[in-house]
Amino acid sequence: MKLITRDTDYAIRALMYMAKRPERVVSAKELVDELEIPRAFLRRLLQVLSRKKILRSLKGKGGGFLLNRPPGKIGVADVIKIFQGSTDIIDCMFKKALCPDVGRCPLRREIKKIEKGVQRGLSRITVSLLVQGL
Amino acid sequence: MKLITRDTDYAIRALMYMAKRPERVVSAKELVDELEIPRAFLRRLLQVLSRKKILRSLKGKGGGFLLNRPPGKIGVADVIKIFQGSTDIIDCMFKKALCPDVGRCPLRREIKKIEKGVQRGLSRITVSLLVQGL
DNA sequence: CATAATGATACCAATGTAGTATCTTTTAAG
DNA sequence: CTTAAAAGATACTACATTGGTATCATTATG
Repeated sequence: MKLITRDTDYAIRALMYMAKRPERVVSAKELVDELEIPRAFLRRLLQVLSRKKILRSLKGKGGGFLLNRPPGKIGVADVIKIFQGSTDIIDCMFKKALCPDVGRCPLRREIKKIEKGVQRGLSRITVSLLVQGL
Repeated sequence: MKLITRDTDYAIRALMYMAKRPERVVSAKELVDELEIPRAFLRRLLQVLSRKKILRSLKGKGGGFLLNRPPGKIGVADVIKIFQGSTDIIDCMFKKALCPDVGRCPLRREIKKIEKGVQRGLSRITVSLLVQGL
């Protein structure tokens, strides 16, 4: 079971790095050097973050990336959703006769409770919390 | 993110079925018919549960499976561990320079808290809880 | 105009998930 | 004592996801 994938993990570290240097344009190259993430991989992640408006990008020489919102408004959950689709933890696998009403599937009911806890936990983690311990 | 896979889900449903019929020998065929799980798939799951001592098996005509412990002592976490390896939610992906001390990796620290919550939640779910709402 | 940057895409390999198929061994019942 | 119904063992396939690479086009700065 994997709460966060490597995409998410790398992306968050890149965001943390940028959060520590506000207003500075940070290039992919700098991030690759500092964070030791494979170049091509990180480039793709940055492009995605940029398309999703987490980052702003500046093309051309001297270009790079900037956080597009304050780090306190960038949640780990946002990043997970971008790279992993959702923060849900379960889908019902019995569509038909056995589960006429998902609300009454006892296994699903219990797991939904756990899912709520996970989502509550995730919602508290922002990039600024990670960099400042705030 | 998938808290439980189909193996686990199917296996738990089979265990629930058996828990409702204590002391009765239940054959794979009966489970296939009642639970509408693909035959070959369920057969493999039952064999694994049997090897792992969750079930007892009786070979030969009239044979089948029985719970090997009271359903209150069979946890969903046990089944997850069997089919998915562990109930952990994260591994650190930065082994080297960046994480000299995992205890100080802020992302990991936060996620560990969430993991604890998940594991606490899972530890409360047993097969008997699922069948009786007990 | 050269160069350093991002944007867009397409691709590949390894792994995990879901499911199938086949043959062997055991045992109860006729 | 034979047969048939069961489990045991094991090998295989198809597909999706994950982790990662490579290439070419576009844009901006000096």
